[in-house]
Amino acid sequence: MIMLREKIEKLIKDIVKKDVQLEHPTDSKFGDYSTNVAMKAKVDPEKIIKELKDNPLFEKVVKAGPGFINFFLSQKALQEELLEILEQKDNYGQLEIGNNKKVQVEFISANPTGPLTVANARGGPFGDVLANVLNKAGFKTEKAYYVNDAGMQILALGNSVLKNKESKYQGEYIDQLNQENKEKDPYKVGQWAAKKIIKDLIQKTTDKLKIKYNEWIFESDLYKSNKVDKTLDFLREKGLIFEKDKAEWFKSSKFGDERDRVVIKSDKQKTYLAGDIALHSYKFKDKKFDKVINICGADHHGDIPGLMAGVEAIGYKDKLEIILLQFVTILDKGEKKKMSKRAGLYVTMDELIDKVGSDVVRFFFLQKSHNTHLNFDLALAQEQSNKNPVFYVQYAHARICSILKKAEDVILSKAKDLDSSGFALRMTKTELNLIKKLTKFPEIIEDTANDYQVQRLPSYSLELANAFHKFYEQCRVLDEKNKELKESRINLIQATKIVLKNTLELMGISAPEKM
RNA sequence: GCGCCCAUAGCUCAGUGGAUAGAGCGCUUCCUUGCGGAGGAAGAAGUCGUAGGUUCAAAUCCUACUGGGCGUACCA
Repeated sequence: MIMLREKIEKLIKDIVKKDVQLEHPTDSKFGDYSTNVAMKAKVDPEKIIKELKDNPLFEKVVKAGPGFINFFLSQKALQEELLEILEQKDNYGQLEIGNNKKVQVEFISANPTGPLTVANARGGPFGDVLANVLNKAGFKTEKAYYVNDAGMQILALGNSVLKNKESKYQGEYIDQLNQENKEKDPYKVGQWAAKKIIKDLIQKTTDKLKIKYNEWIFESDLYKSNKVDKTLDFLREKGLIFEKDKAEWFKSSKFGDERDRVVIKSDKQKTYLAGDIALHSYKFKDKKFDKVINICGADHHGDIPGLMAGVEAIGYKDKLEIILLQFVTILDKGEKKKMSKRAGLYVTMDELIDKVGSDVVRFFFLQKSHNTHLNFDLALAQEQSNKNPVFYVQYAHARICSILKKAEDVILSKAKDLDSSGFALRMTKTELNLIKKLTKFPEIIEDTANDYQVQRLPSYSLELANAFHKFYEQCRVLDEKNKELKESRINLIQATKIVLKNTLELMGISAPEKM
């Protein structure tokens, strides 16, 4: 489908012979779309206006301010778009900009050494929704969790479960594992414990968050299948591995890294980076992803140059993108504190979900940009969850369902029998505003697929719900005296329901018919 | 020391080159005899951390500074 914005951009592009970016003016008196392209392309705005002012898409096209052209959409154009929504239903907003390219989004991937906290699970809602949006934009998307069940932290976990001198982690789950454990070798204990933690703690939490991963990739499997050795051999053949101080180094400085990195330590143990390059070889060579997006905590940013160099060395330059999520700080009685498992200062994701529900958690986290340092106050989150904006959005959906239920006796016009004459009535400003919000949906998909600013979705859902609540207040739908008006408005709220539900589904938030 | 991120309303956060800077919560006032009031309308509240610079135009880009977070391993 071609969205409204794209149609207008093309019209202008044909005139100025230059790419055009339309924007929504902050004030509606400046129209529905505006552009400063006339100034940028040094084209007389009058020329553009003259060619477009009679186009049926517009009610008027006017010159304004310092080089702006403002476009006011016609009622007809909006009604045509409304028909599009009613015809396409859940498919509305499905774009093809991804060209079916295979994309993997990897997120959370917290170490299997303990429960997910509100800090390390921050990537859950973010990654899940980003993948959903990319899918809607026409990519073939998969979601993955990489489990680091190899290496030193597994040994530390084993020692913790055994409660020996090398113990590092503690908590009820460690006590529990200690009770169940029968092994003695710390590393084996750690591997066993990691599997248990993934299954009994982490997967339980991601399930509660309604995240469905396509794949859980275990680091230990990369070792078992010799993927790590094969990847290192590949690098060795390319002359990118050298020995120094009894360790083996990857020549990452050749690819823009500030220094080289160890891949095999002097004790012959492989480092995290060795596994990580093998992981990406698996992603690109074996699974043939065209693009991989990793979402990880900001504390990992020091590892990026090494990994990027590795990905380039195995032949997949520029195919990996990394999004860093900034840290979550806990607000405890107004005081900022760093989350710390040792100090017992952390809030588990499970605890939060149990207190406020998955819908609230997802909305709350989605609203924040990935590079915002998030201040989190559990007490406040609980207190405010009853007033959480997510209910405002869900309430709009429930209200529509309620009206539609009451209207069941009305013979609804089938979308396919309609043309825009089905809405030939003169619509009120409130109704037109609602349609304008609806037509913004595909734009949200496109923009978010391009810049990954996922917080656009909750913010859009609020705008849309607000436009509907205003409409509800001012326009009675079930008007018994005016059958045409009633039908027109029923169609309008059906379209609203479609887009609201679509938006909520992308966010992984339920769209209740009753509340 | 060097590198990355951040600083916007009382609080939590959007806005990242355009027109009078927005939302939710909190605060003040009004709207229920009409499809769900978990709603609607109106209002108070901001030197966009500070100082320079670029630009017709800066919260947004550049530089310096201040304050905070993170990183800088043969840990992951």
